[in-house]
Amino acid sequence: MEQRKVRVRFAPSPTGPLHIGGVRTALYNYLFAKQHGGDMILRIEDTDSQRFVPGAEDYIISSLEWLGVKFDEGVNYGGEFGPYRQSERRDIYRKYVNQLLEAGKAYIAFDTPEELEAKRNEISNFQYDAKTRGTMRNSLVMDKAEVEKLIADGEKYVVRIKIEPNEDVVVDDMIRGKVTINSSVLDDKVLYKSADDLPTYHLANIVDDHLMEVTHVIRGEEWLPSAPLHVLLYRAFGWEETMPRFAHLPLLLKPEGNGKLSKRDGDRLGFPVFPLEWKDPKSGEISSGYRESGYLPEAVVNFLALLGWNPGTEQELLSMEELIKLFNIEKCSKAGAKFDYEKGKWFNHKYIQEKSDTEVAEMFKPILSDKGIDVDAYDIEKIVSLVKSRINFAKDLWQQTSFFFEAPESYAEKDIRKRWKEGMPQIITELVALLEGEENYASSALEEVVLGWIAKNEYHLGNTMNAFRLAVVGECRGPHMFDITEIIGKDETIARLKVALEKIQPIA
RNA sequence: GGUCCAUUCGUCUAUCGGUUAGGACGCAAGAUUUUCAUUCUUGAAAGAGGGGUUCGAUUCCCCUAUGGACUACCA
Repeated sequence: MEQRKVRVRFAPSPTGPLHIGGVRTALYNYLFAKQHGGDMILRIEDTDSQRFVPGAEDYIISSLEWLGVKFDEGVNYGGEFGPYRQSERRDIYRKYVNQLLEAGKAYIAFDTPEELEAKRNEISNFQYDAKTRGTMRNSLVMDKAEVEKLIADGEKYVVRIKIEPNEDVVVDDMIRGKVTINSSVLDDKVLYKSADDLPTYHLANIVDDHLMEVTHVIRGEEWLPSAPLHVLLYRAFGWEETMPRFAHLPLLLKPEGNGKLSKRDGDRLGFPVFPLEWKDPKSGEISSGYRESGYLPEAVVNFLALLGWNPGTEQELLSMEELIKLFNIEKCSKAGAKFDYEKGKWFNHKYIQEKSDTEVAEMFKPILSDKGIDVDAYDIEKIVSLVKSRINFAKDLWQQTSFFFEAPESYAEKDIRKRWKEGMPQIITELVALLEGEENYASSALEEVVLGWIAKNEYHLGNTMNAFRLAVVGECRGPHMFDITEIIGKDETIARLKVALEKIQPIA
């Protein structure tokens, strides 16, 4: 068989915001396509008119753009194989449904949902298949005229695939190897429903992948059980020669306990499961997103890429370019991966460190403005540079820097107990006098003066400096003390010391 | 219930029959630091159980257990 150009597709249905597991599927498709110089297609599978959610399609597109997962063609991106929205491909599907019907590979069934439901109640483990279809209302048991009359009368029907029993169907999966399933356990799945003149996922999927010349189907493990049906469908159409290769990805699991990661877990455990914030158009309910929570897209990509795959080396920090180069679909793990949010935070920490002070300052400015702080009155870059190493997210910045902008309102009891002992107010009073006499508040200059004063008087360095810090910051934490005083300046430093002298009562 | 898939430290994982079973997150301790972080060092921490195959199994096979997915006129 000649070597075809690699073409993969990401095919979500617009039934809500894109789940983080879906994001990973899209990412793996992208990595695979790019490393083979192939195309990445966005196809919208909106064959379920009942579950369509307005805005979901745009959400999916913006999410993946934010993350840097790029499409070469598809909805919103153009291309030669459109339309890329399945609801716009009705004519195409009808044609192929008829082809199957004419070839005797499928049949028409009139059973109503109620009749089916009754059958399921009556017979445990009821399955619509070779054994039972003779007892149902379909074109296999009715004569042609009757079928035609019912259709002409507008009776709703579906088209089902006619699965031949007792045949071992083999799916050759790139991750799992050969998976064999006997066709007898498969049921005659509905391929098309006349009620909305739309195919179901199975039919649309195969027709589109074939027509769009998709070479590799990379999707979640939840599709593995229906993969044999898909193989059978390729055969029924006579397309087996160009059937895509399959790869079923392990699922993303709940961080604690068991089961598939769901929207609820995010709410419950306090982390996002969606890339972007999402507001449900019906309920108005808001679900948090990685972007709004302060994640950098490259951190999310890196984190997700390593959930179910790794390069086999000890390198964990990988750019998109490196991922494209190193990714190997056959080395994906087979078992589901529990979602470790803590490690996600660490990735973000790492990527924040790689950002320049200017970039981090830009992330911080809106937060400061929201608090009514005039960002132009401060050297935000300088402040950011002092605390960058201790944050995971831009939003942590305020907690780390508030004392640059506002005097402390209270003092940490633990630090008072440890550092504001008897005699300390007297020393701080002397410090105030010393500082009032100084004009040069440049960090190293003032440091020399104060340290010299401490040495000369033989004061305890740690205790004195920490009392100083307690008075200025409100607790014993933060960057280099004299970097702080340089930024807040002489007047503010002295004012804070005086307030502290009044307010702090030594704890016995 | 049925079918399929899976199972290495708490978590993500490396190992393609022979290793002191490696790394990372998290955790703990220590060093550095005037504080908090960062950084560095160290430590605790794993092959689900049982049978085989083999000179030798985490690795191959079988059984059991456990977990997961699927079982719609949803994707």
